[in-house]
Amino acid sequence: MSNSVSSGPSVLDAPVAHVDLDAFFASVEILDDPSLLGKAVAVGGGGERGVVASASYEARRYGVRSAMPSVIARRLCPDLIILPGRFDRYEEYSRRFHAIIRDLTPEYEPVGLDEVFADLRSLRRLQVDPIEASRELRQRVADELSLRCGVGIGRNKLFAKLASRRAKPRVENGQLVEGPGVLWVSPALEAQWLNELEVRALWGVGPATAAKLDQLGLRYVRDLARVSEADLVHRFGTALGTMLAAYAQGEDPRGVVSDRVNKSVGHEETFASSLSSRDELNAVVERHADVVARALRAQGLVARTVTLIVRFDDLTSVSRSQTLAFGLDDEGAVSAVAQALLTTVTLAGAVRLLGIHASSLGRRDDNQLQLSFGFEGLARDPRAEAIESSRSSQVANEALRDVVDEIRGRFGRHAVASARDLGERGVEVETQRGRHAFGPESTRER
DNA sequence: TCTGGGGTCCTAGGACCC
DNA sequence: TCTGGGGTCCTAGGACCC
Repeated sequence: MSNSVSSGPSVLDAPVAHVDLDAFFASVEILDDPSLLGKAVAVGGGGERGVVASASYEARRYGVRSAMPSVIARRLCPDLIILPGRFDRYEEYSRRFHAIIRDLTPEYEPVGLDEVFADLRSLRRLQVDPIEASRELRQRVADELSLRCGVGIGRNKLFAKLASRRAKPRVENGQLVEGPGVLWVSPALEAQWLNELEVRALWGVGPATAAKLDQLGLRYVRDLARVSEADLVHRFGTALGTMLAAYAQGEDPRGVVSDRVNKSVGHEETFASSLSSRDELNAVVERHADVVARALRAQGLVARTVTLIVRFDDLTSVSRSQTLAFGLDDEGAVSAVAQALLTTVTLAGAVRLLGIHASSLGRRDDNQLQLSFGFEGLARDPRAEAIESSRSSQVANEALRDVVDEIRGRFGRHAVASARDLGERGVEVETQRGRHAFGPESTRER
């Protein structure tokens, strides 16, 4: 270990921190309902096909883990309380968490709702000790959110992430063991971890890649170091191969990216019991299109690509997608495209999941709803018809949707049952976008 | 033990343009 | 007549993250 300020790496030079909230969803539920305190609590799907998204430490003592099927979790812990999850609430906590991080540095990258990578280089310029700053951060999270978190500090994302995991409490022989809370990966620790770690611990190595590596006799990170980068690239492709080669040397070229923007919006549902009829599936498409379109509008976005995902009982999935020349944020438009895509899927078996995703996102203000031409020759093609149908729906409903969204935003989602109902008597509403009158004969007047 | 729902990124092939 | 190579976009599928 270095004992001179100038002679070696010190925590003052560590450029990356990873901050990870403990048992986030479950902790929020316990905060909102103190009667749950000290009990085995999980958030996730409670049904036959549900999985655990988050588990309290009390539940973890029984072996309950994230991503575990709820059926198994209940078997391990019969008293387990499984809650469905309130994501609006978690997002609220997440925003407050991010606000605290922002006081440390504006250069941070969220990973899901409960984790961030933070770029610490601005601290170095201010001669702030990252360990001290991290302790203060944990204190603020505890004081202001009543939540706990672990902080890992390292030379790059790889080590920062590995360290935050070890900074947190863990279950050992059914007992909860406290972690240090903040952990810096010194050069000595780096060397030790690279020697001891299994490849499965690396970011980007999941079950499939781990199994493939295992077949090659590569179970530990130190084994990877014996293989050439060219060999890894040949076997795992350019992206993964070069990453694995870098990780084996303790290198991680990924930087902290603080300005990520959403690239897709989607909604999917696994059914309690699988569906077989196209009518039922079309009804689900309409419901999902509603959710996706509303999410797009809430963010002021339109999507040029609509993707339909169908998963069958044997867990095989197929997807169909369609990219349009113009963007959509109308439920009727999204639904028309998705239903046309569904007609191209052969229903070989019962369907356990149906999803709709919207991508190729752009700002709504930039959307060009071009005039329709050139599709006449394809009029018998259901997908071409759907494009036309979605375009008219998009155009016709633009103003109407604004009104419905505004009413729902003000008075709740159930204030308006359906956009169609508005047309029966006729209404006139003042919105931020101007005054709109809707009569029984027209869908849009200005 | 049998696998959710929100996402991101990668790969490979084909179409199309220059 | 048979043929290039690079770039971009789209589609389908898969792996991975929390």
